[in-house]
Amino acid sequence: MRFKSLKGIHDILPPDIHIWQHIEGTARDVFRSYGYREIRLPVIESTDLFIRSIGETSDIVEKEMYTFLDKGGRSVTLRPEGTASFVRAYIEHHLYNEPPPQRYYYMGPMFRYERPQAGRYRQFYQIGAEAMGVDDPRMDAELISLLSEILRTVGLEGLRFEITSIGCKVCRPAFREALKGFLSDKIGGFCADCQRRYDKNPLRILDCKVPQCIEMRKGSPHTIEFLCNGCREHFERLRSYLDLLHIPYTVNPELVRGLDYYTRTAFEVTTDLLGSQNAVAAGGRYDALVEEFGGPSTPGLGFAIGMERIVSLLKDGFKVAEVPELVICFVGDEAAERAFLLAQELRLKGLWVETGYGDASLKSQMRRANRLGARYTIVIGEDELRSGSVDLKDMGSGEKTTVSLDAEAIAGELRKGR
RNA sequence: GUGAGUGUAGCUCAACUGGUCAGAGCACUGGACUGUGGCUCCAGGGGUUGUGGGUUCGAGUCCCAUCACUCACCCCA
Repeated sequence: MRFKSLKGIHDILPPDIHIWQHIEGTARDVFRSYGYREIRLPVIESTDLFIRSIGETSDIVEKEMYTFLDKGGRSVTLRPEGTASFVRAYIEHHLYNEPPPQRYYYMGPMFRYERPQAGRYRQFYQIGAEAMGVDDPRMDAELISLLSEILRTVGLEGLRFEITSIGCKVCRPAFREALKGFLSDKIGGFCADCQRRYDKNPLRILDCKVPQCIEMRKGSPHTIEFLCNGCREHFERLRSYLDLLHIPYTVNPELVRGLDYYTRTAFEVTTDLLGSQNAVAAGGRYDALVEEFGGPSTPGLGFAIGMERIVSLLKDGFKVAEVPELVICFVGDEAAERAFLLAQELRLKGLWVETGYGDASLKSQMRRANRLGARYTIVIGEDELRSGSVDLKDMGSGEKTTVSLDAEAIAGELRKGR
């Protein structure tokens, strides 16, 4: 084998592709009822865009970006997530001039240069949604219900919704100081990573999975205890709306997001059926990002669903093998030509029809039809050419029905049998 | 970036402590059944055992390197 796909980058083939199409199709349907429209964004952007939005000290920017120089010497990056591109486009095309909320969705590949493992790839796919222009927590609740509805319709159950509020520019500094104060005298007992996080991004210590760190941080302050009045009210109203919509959730005050642009609402959907990569979707609010990017001060929020993670959850018990309606077998050159033409005529009527191309024996043609799972077969030979009729064989029951050797008649009979 | 495991036909796997060990099943092709699939039986094609070195009379089997894949950590979708 001469060439292989790159590490962590995979082909998606049948039968898996049917699951992907199922997910994408149902997501589109649900998006439609919530008023979301599709937007297609480039997979490559200026590197600065991601640095500015995701955060210079985030892991994504520090070590996971596919960044290179183009022929003009510009630093460009394969998108590691969708929101940055979306906000760029939102401002670039003045989408804020549409009546709010402006709601968009997208689906496509993201790229992160990480060591691959179960549920984690270098090219992975997300379905993302963004809702702009409304800061009312009803929007947050609506977005979360949209997410919940997509996951439910797609066929997933037993997922956990965890939410929290991480505050805003007003309340976060106070929390940060309180947290550092709490940790200051015991930070030496934490893992090396946490000691590093203490200065860089102390909030991340709350997310550490090392048992000793989990133990030592017990009793630490939480963001939700430090929310300013505005943020607290926002969070409380969000919770009441989620209750109103009957969306079950738990408040996880230790939830931390990996991207710096989030404010207030942050949420994550997890499962324990997936091993260590347990997040299937996540999102939150980013009320400052548009303005930071030079647009008018505009609140926004969104989520992203990890496609391959829900594909693998759906994999068991998902069988939608598509099979041909009819396989046309033939014996002899004249019959071969008739079969070739008949296949064409039936395909123009929208049927999936297969026929043979070489001079395989009838037996092997039939074997192939069986292998393909064809619903029906016909055999064209000298007799059929002479009589102008064929036996339509039901491959399930073995029963034969005589019909005239004519596309119209055969199509009619096939449709009847469905 | 760190750590561990695995690499034998298209797929799933055999081959005791190094000595006909290069095999089986599935799949594929053909036949038994001159023009009708699924079951059974028979036959056939297909591998320089990831790659490169080394030890040995002799290496899928041991050693080193390298590459790939997998899993975990980190982090995330």
